[in-house]
Amino acid sequence: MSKKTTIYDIAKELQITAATVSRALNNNPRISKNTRELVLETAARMNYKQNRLALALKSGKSNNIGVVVPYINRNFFSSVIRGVEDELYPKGYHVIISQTHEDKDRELKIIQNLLNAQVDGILISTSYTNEEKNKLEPALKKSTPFIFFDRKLDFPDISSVTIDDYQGAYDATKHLIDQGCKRIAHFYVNNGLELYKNRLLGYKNALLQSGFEVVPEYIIPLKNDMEAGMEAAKTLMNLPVPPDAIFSSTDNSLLGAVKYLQGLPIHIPDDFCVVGFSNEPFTEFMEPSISSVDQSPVEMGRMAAKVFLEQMDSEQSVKIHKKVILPAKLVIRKSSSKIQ
Amino acid sequence: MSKKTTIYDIAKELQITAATVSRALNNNPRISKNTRELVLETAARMNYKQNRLALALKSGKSNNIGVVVPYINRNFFSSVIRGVEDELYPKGYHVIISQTHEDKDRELKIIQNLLNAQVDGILISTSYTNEEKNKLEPALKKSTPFIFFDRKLDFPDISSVTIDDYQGAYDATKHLIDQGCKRIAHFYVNNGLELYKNRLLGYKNALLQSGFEVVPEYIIPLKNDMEAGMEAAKTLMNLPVPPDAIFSSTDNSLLGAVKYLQGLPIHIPDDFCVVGFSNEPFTEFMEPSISSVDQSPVEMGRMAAKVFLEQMDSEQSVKIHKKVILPAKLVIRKSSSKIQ
DNA sequence: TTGTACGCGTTATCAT
DNA sequence: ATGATAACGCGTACAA
Repeated sequence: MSKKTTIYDIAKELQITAATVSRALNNNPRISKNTRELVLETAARMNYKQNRLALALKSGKSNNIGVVVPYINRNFFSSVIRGVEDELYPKGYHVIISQTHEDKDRELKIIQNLLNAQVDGILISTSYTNEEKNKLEPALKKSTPFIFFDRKLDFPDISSVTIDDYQGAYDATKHLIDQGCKRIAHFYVNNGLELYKNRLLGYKNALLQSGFEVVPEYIIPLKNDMEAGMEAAKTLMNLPVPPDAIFSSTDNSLLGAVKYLQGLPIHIPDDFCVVGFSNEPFTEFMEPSISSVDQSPVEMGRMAAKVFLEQMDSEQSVKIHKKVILPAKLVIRKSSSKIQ
Repeated sequence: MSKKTTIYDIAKELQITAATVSRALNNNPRISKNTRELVLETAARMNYKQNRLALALKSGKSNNIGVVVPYINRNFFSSVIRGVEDELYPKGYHVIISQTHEDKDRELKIIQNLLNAQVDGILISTSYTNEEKNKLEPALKKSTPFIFFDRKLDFPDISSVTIDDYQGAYDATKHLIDQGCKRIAHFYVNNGLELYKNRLLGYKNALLQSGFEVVPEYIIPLKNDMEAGMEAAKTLMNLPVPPDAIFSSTDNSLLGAVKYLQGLPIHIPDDFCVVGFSNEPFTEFMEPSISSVDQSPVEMGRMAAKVFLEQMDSEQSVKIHKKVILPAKLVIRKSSSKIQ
């Protein structure tokens, strides 16, 4: 209820200056032991709390960092944020969350907004594609450090933390080949994001390097949701020669496909194998459990935070930029375990 | 790279005062059309952005609000946050996230910290129980509005948004009775949180009001995780007269139970019915799909945000406090659909 | 060791 | 319609 006490209140109480109070509170050596203790005591008694806003304005450091994601309540993103917060909170940072809803105009506004709020850095999983990256460029040219995670853009002087999408896709496809699958289809999210292109590439190269052909009909462009996955599966199974496996670039679309396949007289994994991407929690608990490529999102968040911290430290001297690529780990479950 | 431009820079450029610039930027009527346009133009040209920190210090409003949860990356909490952000971002607020890791000391520190950062309000799902609520009391007595969501404490003058845990539990139990289940067990999370007590109460009353007895052995106290659920199921099934249904106060523990039951020659739902609580995404995709009580987390977040906004508006006049109770909706799926 | 004075960027209250 | 000045709360260079 009562007004917040400031260092001036303490100063008045003790008949000294605010400067002295400030020094006492900040362990400044230029102060007598006596007054320091007196100030500390009085501060505690008057329930003084530092106003971080004033400090921020003065120092130019808000100790806030912005995290920008499409949606918070997707396991992948919330887990990344979990990692970021775990890493940054102990260092005295607060994490400000914003969701773009995959809306690019909104994303740009959010960035401006965070910049206006004087955040010390922005960690972002963008919805922009490399083709449109120039729209984001002016904002990125500020002195505030940016770090891309998962969905990055190719800017030479901006740090990023991603997983090895190519390798993950390659491993998944190779695994299906090793299981004896002969006609492996792929769900390809065609929203222009680089990571889906990399997954497509990993899929193709795994096929080629094992002596398989890349069949265009087996590559289905779609949106990242369950309904699209059902449609895609239907399309595939109506082909003259249907595939006997799917490597999907997302778990959600694969879920739709599995639902569709379970309506057919087809047994997974004996007749048909599937592998997804993201290792969403539900893949573990489905029947059959679904193999998927894990993106270790919490780790990714921690790493993005670490890169940010390094960048802050190096601010004075030369600016450091990093392109961190985390490994993608294939988690093999029942849905692709034909051979015992 | 270049230093941020302030209203003083614009003032100097135009040979006028910062005050005039400020007026032009804020649509203050006390300014000529000419100068306003000139200022706006120059501001745009010089790429001026308002420093919200300075505004915050001056106005005493940071336009940040803190959201405190045990963990961000639990579907329930991330969905609540989703709702909060959806509601508050359009009003110009930024959402600051902190996780307590269910650590009470940490929770208290987080609150102090957010208060120091001058947040305009705190939305919190606490890990404290009503027995320990006095520890939190000093922080709550500040002028900054607090709003509890889901995990609340009983303070008469603090708002809260919860669901009707009692009713949800009652409905779930009644539903099992209607399915013909005769011996319904209950998983009870015994961490002292009020909402679990309410669920237990709903369970008991549903039984009693249908003429069933409450069998103490059928009420298993446990932690909210899968392993505990497996253990609990084992205990139950080793009883002289095992139950034929479980109403669990959490989906996670129920998941463990289902895993255990599936190792037995027992068919769900024909021999055994189960209903969970929270409607976690995986419940929908499991085989069999799991019935669960939905807590409409996004709605809860939106509502908590709305209550906060109302409270802000009413600040000047009389302080408004609200106890909002959202309905709990039982979602019936295969795991409890014995009768066709 | 302590006090004085200023600046961080903004808005609001007086004057003019 | 515009200018001058104070104030928000803090830290710090400089002076004493």
